[in-house]
Amino acid sequence: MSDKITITLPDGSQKHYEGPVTPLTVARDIGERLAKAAVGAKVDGELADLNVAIEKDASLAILTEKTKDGKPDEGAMYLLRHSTAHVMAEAIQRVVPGAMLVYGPPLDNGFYYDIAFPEDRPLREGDFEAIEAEMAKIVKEDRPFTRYEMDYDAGLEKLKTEGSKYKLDNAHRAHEAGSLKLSFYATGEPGKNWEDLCRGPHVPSTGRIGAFKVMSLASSYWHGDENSDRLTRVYGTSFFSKKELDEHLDRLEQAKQRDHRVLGKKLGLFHIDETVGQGLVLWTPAGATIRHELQQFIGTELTRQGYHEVFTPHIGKLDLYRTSGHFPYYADSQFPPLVDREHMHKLSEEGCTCAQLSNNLKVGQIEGFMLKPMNCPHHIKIYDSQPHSYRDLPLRLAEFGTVYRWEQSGELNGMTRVRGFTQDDAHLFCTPEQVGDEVQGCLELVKIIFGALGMQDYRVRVGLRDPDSGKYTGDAANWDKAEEACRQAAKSLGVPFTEEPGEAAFYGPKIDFVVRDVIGREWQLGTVQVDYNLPERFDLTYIGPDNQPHRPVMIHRAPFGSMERFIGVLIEHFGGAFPLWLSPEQVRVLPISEKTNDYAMEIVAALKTAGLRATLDTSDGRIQAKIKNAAEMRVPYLAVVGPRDQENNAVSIRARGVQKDLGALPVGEFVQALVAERDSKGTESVRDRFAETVNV
RNA sequence: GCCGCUGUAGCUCAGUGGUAGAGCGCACCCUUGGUAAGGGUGAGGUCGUGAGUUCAAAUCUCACCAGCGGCUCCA
Repeated sequence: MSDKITITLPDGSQKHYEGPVTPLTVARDIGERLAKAAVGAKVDGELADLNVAIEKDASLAILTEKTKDGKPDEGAMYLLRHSTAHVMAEAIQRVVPGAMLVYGPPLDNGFYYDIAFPEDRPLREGDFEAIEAEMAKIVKEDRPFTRYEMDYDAGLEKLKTEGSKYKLDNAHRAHEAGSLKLSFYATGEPGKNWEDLCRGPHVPSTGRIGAFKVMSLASSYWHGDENSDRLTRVYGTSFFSKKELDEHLDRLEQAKQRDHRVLGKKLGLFHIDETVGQGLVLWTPAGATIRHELQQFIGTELTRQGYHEVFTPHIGKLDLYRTSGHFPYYADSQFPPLVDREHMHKLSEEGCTCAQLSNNLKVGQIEGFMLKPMNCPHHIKIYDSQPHSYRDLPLRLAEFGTVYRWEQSGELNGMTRVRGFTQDDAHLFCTPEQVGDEVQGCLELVKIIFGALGMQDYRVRVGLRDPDSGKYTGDAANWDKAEEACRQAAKSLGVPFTEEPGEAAFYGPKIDFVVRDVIGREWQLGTVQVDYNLPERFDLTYIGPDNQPHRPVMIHRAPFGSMERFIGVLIEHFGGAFPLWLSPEQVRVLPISEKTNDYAMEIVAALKTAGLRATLDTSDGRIQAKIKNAAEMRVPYLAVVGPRDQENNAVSIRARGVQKDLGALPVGEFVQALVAERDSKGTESVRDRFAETVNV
């Protein structure tokens, strides 16, 4: 290795040095202002401290708070958040002596630190103020983040004397990953100030942390293992400036207003009642309207694609699920079985224990029924009720089937995670040769639906089996075939997708459509799953051209996933402002005063005759107030009618999102325009008629 | 299920160990007003449920129920 070092900067220019050099030195050579603004560096694409010694030729980028185009620099934010996590950890250890640090990484919008608190002194939200006060002190002291390294053994000794088994474990892991040395970061002077075992890198000093906030508490598990130690996860966030922090908090507040649980209440779309039960959605008239429209829409598509609609009951015998493999292996995630009267009596009167009952159910000595956790077994029995020729395939059976699953109470969430939900389900029975085309057809359907609703922001996940897990059924050759079919279908979709081992269903690989909610959580919506397993278990056959029985392949698919989750996500997608065809209330007629109430009623009647969902506001308020109320309910169109309109047999129109009167239209034209917009699902728009006034 | 937080009027939220509040909404009255809140009056609450401490509990303690954030899980 030569002593001379060449540093290549992002613009391609090069600087030459006689020996090892730090990014800070290079920054100084470029300009004192850059050196001052620098918060970190990227050396050969890796984040690094400003004062790390670069010992060989490398590319170097000096990171400042913002990139050239004025956006926050991702790398700089990473360093900032990571550094703030250290400051928070120091502050927490001051507030709660004996707190043992575990792990504190940066996140997309902040950071957290997992910490084990003494049993008699858990952290509470009431501690946040004190923590933030301590953090403010540390930031004010502007102490440098100082890195130093120790040999593994010496470092281990040091950690042992400090007594945190978690940090020791971190050290072991670093060692196993190939680190010969352990690095520590002191917030200030090593040996004198607070320090932490840490890979780094960090911003130069605590003073660079412009604004921070301790956000929330959660529990977590050590190594994410629920049988391991429980830790407390403290979330925080930080920015280079107070302004950015305020903007961030403001965004969170805005997102809250879009939350489907907030909008659902405000717009009266659904209700969950604790007397009915956790996770059981009650669809109110407005929400039911949206659901009905969506079901109509998809029903039309299904007919077009050769599906047959079926209906099946909400329960099935335990034996059905023994055959499918869902009972007893998934008993924990299902509602308890329904048992006949005789056995219920035994349970209450003869002192038969629940354990005995449960055991008898398992081994099949008692028969009972189960609320269906999925629709497939029922559909399979429909398939199996007749012999099938290869000429009949594919057979596509569709149903809006309601299923029940015992989700953990802490997992329930509005409409997006519930215990009873309706899948827009279908099962396709086909020959092995047809799998590819059928999967592809299913994906097309999802694409049509997402397209019609303007949902572009989704990702596609191809769920493959985890080679290290035994939870999967079926033979490896079939799995390979099915996985390849999914991969090919996903490719043909023309959108980016990721392959994720371990995400497959227990019976086969799948393709999922995943979207994010307003607070960034991911939800799986549409899904297409290939299944070689259930046809085997139920011994399904079709007669092939060779006049011999053959095993069909099943495809499970639900483009929405479930009506509950999909509409929950849809509420947030539209922020409650649904397109006309989905709006529970499509147009509201607002008389200027009581004098035009009668005329307004005529308008409502005309709208209703055209099949539009129209309402009338005869409340005793001024037109301004009526408009405000309608706007808050996100009504797409308002028809204001006063004496002037009555004279012309017209209505004055106001559209959602437009802050003014669009002008008047003759009643007939208005009705027609609304119908056109509704039936075109928004490709035509009433607003377009006013293009000049609206500046569209 | 786990940790923390929360639970007061239909909704959003104040509140103190000593007889329960506001705004919005609702009802009624006045107002009849042309594009995002006209005025007045009134009704409405076992302060999540159950125990405990206390002369006294909505307030303090415990248990339970439910919601929220995260973790774990998700056929």
